[in-house]
Amino acid sequence: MSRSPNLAPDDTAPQTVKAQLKLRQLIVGGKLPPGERVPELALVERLGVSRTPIRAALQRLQGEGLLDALPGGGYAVKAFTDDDIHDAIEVRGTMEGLAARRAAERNVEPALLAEARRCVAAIDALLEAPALAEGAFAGYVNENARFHRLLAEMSGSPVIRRQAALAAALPFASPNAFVMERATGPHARDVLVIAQAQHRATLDAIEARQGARAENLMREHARIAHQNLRASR
Amino acid sequence: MSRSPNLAPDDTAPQTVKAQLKLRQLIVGGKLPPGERVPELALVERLGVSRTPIRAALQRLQGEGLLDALPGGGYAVKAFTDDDIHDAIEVRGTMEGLAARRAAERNVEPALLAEARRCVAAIDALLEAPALAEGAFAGYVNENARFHRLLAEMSGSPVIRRQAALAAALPFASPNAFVMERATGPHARDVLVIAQAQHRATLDAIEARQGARAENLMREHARIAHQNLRASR
DNA sequence: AAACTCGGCGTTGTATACAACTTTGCCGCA
DNA sequence: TGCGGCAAAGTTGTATACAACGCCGAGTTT
Repeated sequence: MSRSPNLAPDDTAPQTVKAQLKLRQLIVGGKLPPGERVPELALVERLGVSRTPIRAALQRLQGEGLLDALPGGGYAVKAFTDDDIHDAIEVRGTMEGLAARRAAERNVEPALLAEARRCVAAIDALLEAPALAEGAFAGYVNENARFHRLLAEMSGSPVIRRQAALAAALPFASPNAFVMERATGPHARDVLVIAQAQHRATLDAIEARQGARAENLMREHARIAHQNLRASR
Repeated sequence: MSRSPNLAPDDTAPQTVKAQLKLRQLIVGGKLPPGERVPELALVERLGVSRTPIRAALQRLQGEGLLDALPGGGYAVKAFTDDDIHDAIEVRGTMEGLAARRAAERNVEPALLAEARRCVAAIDALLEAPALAEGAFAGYVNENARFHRLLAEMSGSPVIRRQAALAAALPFASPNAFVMERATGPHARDVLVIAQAQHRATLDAIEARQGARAENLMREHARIAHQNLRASR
């Protein structure tokens, strides 16, 4: 990880990318009140780029589901209820379940499977200590993201991969949603232990060609985020 | 149906909408060879609008999955294999299955359920004759689209509705994909009879709060499109 | 007082000029 | 002959000017 594209937009990056990243930060950071219209000119001031890349960013973020198109033109920040967040997590679990089933039903490239095993082993190492070491959560977040990426890859289908990525695009629906909120607390490690058990079981199911089992495991795996959501409210 | 937005772009419609509709027609009509780059200037000539609305249309169609973003900028027409089409149908079935399950697990508004029943009754009427009347297929396509729209509505979740719409955006993954191709032939009516049985059974399952049954029915229902795909190749 | 009209303002839609980048093909050189 | 680099063409990225649309309020009329 040489740089963190989500937090520090590269100065040499195209304006449209900078605008998209900064605008997304404004939205998820709660700077722009949900439900409210976002005038392009206001963003010209705040983001320091012209309207053209801003319009592109607005359109892309609508595609991600963070903005609603208004009837008379323009966009508004989408307002999400807890039910919406719950459903978005369910949708992601459903898509990842499909990916897992398809992986189980086909011949996954041994190299891919091996990399997933290494990913799981890396998480094992992080969870070795009874009390989590400094930065262990950050490490988990990285490896967890890698696992979910590899799973989509193992489905062998670009179409499924794309749809799964779409379902995980909403920040609070992503595999790492609410993980950091639970970094502290007495049962912080236990949650990760449970998730890791599901990771391993899913790989086992895929290797054993147990499609339904792999699917249901990933569906249930996503529901950990439901618990984290409840715990964080 | 006062007008048909897909075929005849309204002259008063904004340029960006016209561009989007015409460009989509060019792509699905096979005018633009798959895999090939689509230069904006070429579209300025063919569509008669300036680059700005064309860029908006390109971006939207990428969001629909019809275009791929090229590394150096610009877009290329996406090339779909038969496997891709198969998977896109599977993805739609999965999302509609989720919608059906959620509908079964909640209290669907009686008015919605009644409308769905009327929709099924309308299809019954169309299938009454042993040999399909003129335009019966067109009628089926309309009512079928309505049924699937109502199902997404019955899920009660805007998030699920949106994701289901996304999954059905690809023309060959839509609920009506390949239906028209099978309008003729000896077993044309039988296919619709089978689909209609699944429509009815799904509503039964939703009313009886049988979530898993409703889910599996809609998954299987989508797979009719697999058969139609095979039959049309 | 209610309703209607019209003007002004804020906002988005569209076109276009210019800048930056990417690719390509050619030429010179080792 | 092969390779490196440079120039030029083609393409997209960006900014901005102008047009069109919609909304809201002031003023007028009935």
